[in-house]
Amino acid sequence: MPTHSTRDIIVEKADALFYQGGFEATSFADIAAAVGISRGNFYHHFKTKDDILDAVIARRMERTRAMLDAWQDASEGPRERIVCFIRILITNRTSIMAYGCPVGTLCSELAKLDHAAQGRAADIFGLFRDWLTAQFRALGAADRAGALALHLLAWSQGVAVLAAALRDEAFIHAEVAGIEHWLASHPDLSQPT
Amino acid sequence: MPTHSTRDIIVEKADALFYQGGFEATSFADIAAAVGISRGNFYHHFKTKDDILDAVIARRMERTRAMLDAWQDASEGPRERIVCFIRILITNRTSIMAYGCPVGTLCSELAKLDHAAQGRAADIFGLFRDWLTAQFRALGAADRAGALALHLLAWSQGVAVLAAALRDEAFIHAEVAGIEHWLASHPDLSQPT
DNA sequence: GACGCGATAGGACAACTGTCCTAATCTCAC
DNA sequence: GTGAGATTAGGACAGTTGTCCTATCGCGTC
Repeated sequence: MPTHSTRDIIVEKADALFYQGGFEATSFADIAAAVGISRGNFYHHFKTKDDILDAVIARRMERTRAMLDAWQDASEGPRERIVCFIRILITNRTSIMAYGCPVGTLCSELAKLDHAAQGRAADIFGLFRDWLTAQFRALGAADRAGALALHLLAWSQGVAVLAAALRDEAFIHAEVAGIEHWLASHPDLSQPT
Repeated sequence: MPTHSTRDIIVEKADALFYQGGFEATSFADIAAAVGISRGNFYHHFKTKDDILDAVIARRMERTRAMLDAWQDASEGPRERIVCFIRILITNRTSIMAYGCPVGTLCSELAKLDHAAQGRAADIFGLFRDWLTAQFRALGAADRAGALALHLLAWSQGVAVLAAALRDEAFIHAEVAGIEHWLASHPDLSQPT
């Protein structure tokens, strides 16, 4: 029972390198060095670099789904669940200040490259949007739930972009406090049951 | 009296290509083809690719400053000036949906490349932040002006990231309406003089 | 022990990268 | 018209890229 196959390790390392260095700037050689295998050996696991990207996106999809499911089970109410989402800005603040949001920066890069996988990358945003929409709906937002979900998603993305550009940790904390205040005092939302 | 020197044209074309395709993915050959000069001729105008990037950032700085000055002169009050800033999301919505925000995406890419120019790129955000801070201070925000400026900047960045990822024009219009409503009804701000 | 097959290493390959050199051309003052 | 200096084209250069081939290795099955 292997804990991790070579293929899994490649995807794991590629995921981190794509995040920290970007997809285009990360070469086969970089990934091979990180995994500890020879460059030519890649062809046995992935035919093209785009195949690795697809696997990385699929991995991120899975992990995002798992994270959302965990929040769904661990928190009592929708408001607490949304706070879980907001708090990833705090939890991951160090890497966010260094590399931005993994989803947002990947989508931005793939858009510029006009890459075929940009739709699949954007689907990760779709997971968050749908999950947040369900939470806002549970809070009584009704037909405004989708717009509120997108708004919160955009807010967190903006915080990530600016925190990375300005390397400002205090700004992250201030904005997270602002988001939580907005969530607690939003007039459109009834109190949780 | 040459309207544009060859150097200026290089910087202008490089600016557009860096925006649309990213800095790393844009090669000397791409810029040369866009300008219509030979590849080897670059060395006479710019010693390295980083020099072109520096010139592009300087150009964006200049143009940003000029844009902010124009808003400063054209609008009567600080509230109207802030609306000018918000409206660039509408004006540039087509390119934003295709390539994101020029400043945000460049900063994100340079951060991943660990590029020496990332601080200079972030200084463009500094121009917006300082200008917006002055406007909020004129609105009576006092010591909260800086935080409000950063918040508005982050908000617009988030809208740009998500609009590009989801290719959603209606989302841009909805969020811009939300920003304008926030600006008009923010409790911390007194009415304009 | 012999076989088969997946996994691996090493390298070939053309294309492209940023950089740099050199020779030719252009422009304009004298 | 001549010479000087700026501008240009073309290509050399070593290094890297993604891709692909082939020979070898490791290991479980007969």
